[in-house]
Amino acid sequence: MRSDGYQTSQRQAIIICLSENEGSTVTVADILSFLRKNGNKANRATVYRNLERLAAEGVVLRFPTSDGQGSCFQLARLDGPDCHEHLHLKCSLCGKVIHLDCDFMEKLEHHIEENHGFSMNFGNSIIYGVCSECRQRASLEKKDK
Amino acid sequence: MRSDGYQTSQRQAIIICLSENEGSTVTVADILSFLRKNGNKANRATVYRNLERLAAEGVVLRFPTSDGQGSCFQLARLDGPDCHEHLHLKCSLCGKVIHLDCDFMEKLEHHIEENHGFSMNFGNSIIYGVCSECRQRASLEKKDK
DNA sequence: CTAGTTGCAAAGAGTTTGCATGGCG
DNA sequence: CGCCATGCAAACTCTTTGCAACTAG
Repeated sequence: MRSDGYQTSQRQAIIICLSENEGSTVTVADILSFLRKNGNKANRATVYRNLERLAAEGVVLRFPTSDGQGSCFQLARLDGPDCHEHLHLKCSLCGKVIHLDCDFMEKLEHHIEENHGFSMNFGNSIIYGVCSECRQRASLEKKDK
Repeated sequence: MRSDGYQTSQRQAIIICLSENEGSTVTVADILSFLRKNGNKANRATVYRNLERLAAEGVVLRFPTSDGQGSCFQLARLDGPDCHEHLHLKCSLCGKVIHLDCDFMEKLEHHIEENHGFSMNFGNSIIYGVCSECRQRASLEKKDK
């Protein structure tokens, strides 16, 4: 196993925040407000440094936010399919992340390698869109008007 | 047809810059240095405002940069497959953009709709990775060491 | 003990905004 | 000549960095 460095309270709190948001991504601002709520007032720089380290270790995934002006983070799965080997879809409305870890994924990867000569980097690529729940909700709200 | 607003020299110069880089994406910094080289010293804010307008009109695509800390832009194709209806792959090394506008794309979109209940937003999603040329070059350079 | 980690403050990149001026149509 | 676009400067957001103080192992 790799050495994960010192075990500080700040680092633990950041990982707890990520764990409690497994299904979606969090921003640095999200983490900071979570920490403040829970009594651990880690410094902004500390959060950035830990996230950078965790991302380098492959423990967390780092994606661009949908507006392209910042990053959001998510704990990589520990069990089951490796998050570095499939694409992720994120709903722009509710924030939910869908792991594209089905058989089709292999076909996609293979197709893109063979026909387009391109090897994808899954760890930092994310596709934005809208999930079915939000689409339904959006169309209902439209009707309400 | 939609009204594209006034035809200013700044706007034209920005579009020329985008045209000359059809195969890849450019950042605001790229555009500014292009403009300076070509004698048109448009203001930073003007470039941002024009790009925002062009993106809203669907004339340009806006993607996050690979480090997730800024945006890069590309002219949407005028002929052939609509760029808002397929995915884009971008090589992190050479910057080349590959349009995923083959039959497989429809299968992908259909699969994701049916099996994952998700409708993708192609206009602002991009997958980073490495193209075959750069991969070969990288492995050659490794050998040289 | 001592090397890795944190906090603080300042700096740096990228982007937006308000307002007066300028120029397209 | 009216309205939209531009330039300028300031403000804002997100992120990084240098350095002294702290602390896990």
